[in-house]
Amino acid sequence: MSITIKDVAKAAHVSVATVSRVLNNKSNVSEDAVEAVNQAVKALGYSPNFLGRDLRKSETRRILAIIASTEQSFYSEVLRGMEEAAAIKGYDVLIATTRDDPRHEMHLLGMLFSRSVDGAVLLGPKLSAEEISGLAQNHNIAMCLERLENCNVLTVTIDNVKAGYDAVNYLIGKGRRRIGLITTKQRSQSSIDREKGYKHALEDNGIEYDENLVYYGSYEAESGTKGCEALMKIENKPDAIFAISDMIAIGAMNYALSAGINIGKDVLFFGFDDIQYSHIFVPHLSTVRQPCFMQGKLVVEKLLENMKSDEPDRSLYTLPHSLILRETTGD
Amino acid sequence: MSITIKDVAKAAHVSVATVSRVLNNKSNVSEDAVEAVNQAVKALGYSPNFLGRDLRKSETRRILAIIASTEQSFYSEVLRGMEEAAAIKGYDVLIATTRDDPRHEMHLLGMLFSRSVDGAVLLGPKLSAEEISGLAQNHNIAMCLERLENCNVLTVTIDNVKAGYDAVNYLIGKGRRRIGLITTKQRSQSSIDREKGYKHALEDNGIEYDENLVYYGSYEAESGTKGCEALMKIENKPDAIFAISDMIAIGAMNYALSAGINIGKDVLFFGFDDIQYSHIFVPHLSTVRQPCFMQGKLVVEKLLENMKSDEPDRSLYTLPHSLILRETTGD
DNA sequence: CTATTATTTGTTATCGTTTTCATCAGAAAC
DNA sequence: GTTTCTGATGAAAACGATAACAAATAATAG
Repeated sequence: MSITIKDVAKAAHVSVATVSRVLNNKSNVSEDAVEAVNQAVKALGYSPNFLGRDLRKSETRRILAIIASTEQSFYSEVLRGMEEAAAIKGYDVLIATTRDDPRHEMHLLGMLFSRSVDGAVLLGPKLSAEEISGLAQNHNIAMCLERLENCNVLTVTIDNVKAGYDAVNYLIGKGRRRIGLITTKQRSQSSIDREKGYKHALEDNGIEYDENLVYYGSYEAESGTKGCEALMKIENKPDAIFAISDMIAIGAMNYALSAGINIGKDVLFFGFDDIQYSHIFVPHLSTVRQPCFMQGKLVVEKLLENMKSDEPDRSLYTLPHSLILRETTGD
Repeated sequence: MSITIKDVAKAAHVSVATVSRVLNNKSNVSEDAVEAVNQAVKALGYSPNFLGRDLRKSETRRILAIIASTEQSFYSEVLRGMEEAAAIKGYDVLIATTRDDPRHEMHLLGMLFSRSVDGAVLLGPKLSAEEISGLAQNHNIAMCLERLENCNVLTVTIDNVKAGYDAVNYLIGKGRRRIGLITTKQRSQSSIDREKGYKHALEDNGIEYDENLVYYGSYEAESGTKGCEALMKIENKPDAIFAISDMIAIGAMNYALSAGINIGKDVLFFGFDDIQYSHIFVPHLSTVRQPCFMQGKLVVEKLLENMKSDEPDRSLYTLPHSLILRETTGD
């Protein structure tokens, strides 16, 4: 049916071994043979069947990035970092989406178990810490952007507690005492950590925690809008709002704008992620930026190292974040 | 090293053939055997090596979606459609990014040539029509969202000429005669087609085309801002602006807002794509919505059909778009 | 009770590569 | 002129699964 290495061998009047050698540019092969094989390859339009190759070598030089969906444009930079690190070592990065379904996430990990890829990076996993811990014992798995409590897996992320702390602390430094928090009901570790940072910052500044100032919604912008409305209708209104994502913050600001609130003066806003829109949307949003590219790059570097080693590194790497100050904090 | 079907066979006291049969739940196998094999599989933690299986079956049941980058959140729905259609037939969808580099796009297509995937869908290819046409002769390739002139490939897209026409025609229906166009220097077929629609609409309504009303920029929002500024500074200002993407439109509106222009009254705005932000950003943007999910679904359905058939369908399928009317056109 | 069919099994070839090993020619060494 | 080394080659054995075929057993028919 389709052209195989045998056909090339026949056409070039050499053995399949020689063809293989030429294709993998090994040293021990004569000029003539190289010439003949290359000619035959071109003439026949041959391209090697990687299933055969990969089976024999038992490696695919591919790694799989598992994400919830491509919707969060925010993953884009992380993936670029992953691709860069991979390319340097001659690996490709494939992406697959879980659609927020842990069973489908497991199905995708099947590509790893069945050796269709050499390693996998989970960006915001839906599986439990136990499950992932277990799987990571025997397979090349890493996590990025999200850490999981009690999960013995190579992880690259930022310190979300500190990031939340820094953002809220900055608002306090601006003289604010009534700081609202808009977060999500669905608990990812990062949202938990950011909330923790929020509380610590209040504590360290002698501000009492007020549960009325916390709104639990979803990741949608609309949820931010609702959250802001709710917070603005309580007795002792907030004078600043920290949202655990830019999307939520932008939604929140939409309410504020429609309610005639002077953003950056009456109420300060702080977001998280520094998505593209956060510097397009007016007023420009102050936010926490995480080193997306670097996280992606590092996690793949470490993962590839692990694949060579028989003493896999299961550490947690924490990269530094930074505060981006714009109009919504009056900067 | 790792556990193979032989180990399972030994543990279950059956032959490898029986194990294979159980794994693929074939009919001709006894209860006892099924039981024994399943037990052995669980006990050993076996998972089959798909490289072996795929090699033998010469199919992977995977298709590759090749996109420029995951940045355009806009692809997300298309991919969901692709995944749905694929899942129905027992296929997985993998995603890979070209980083706008035609050579890398070719490298990724290598996964198809080397039989690591069974088919590929190009979403906004960087390769030329000739190249793709050639490759599509011998391989399962399809295109989605973008068509290519003189390209003999299965394609699913919308009628971008008509879409541009409809948008501009709507603006004209609102009494506008000076309609600006903000498009891109880098010519994708869709942008060419949308511009063509713009011109046809003017023509059909007896409005003379004025090249001063057309701004050529990039896909960035900032480019829209610049474009709007430029258009607003010409002698005979536009009373409406059609941008070939929502991102550009939002950028353009940013200028209009800062210049104190009354959007939806002084100047109408029309975008394209209906990205998530277009109904978050205030004022809400009127835009052209394309059936992303359906396009993704259809292209995979047709591609999978082609894979079975030896008379591949290389048609161009055009799905209907719709106008979403919001505040920026005074609706 | 034998003949026939149906069901369940195992043996073995096969998918397309890479790689080990043996061979063989030619060059270098003595 | 024999021996030793080198470099280039091919034959054949992997890699881990499936499938074609054959064989064995169980079930049914006569």
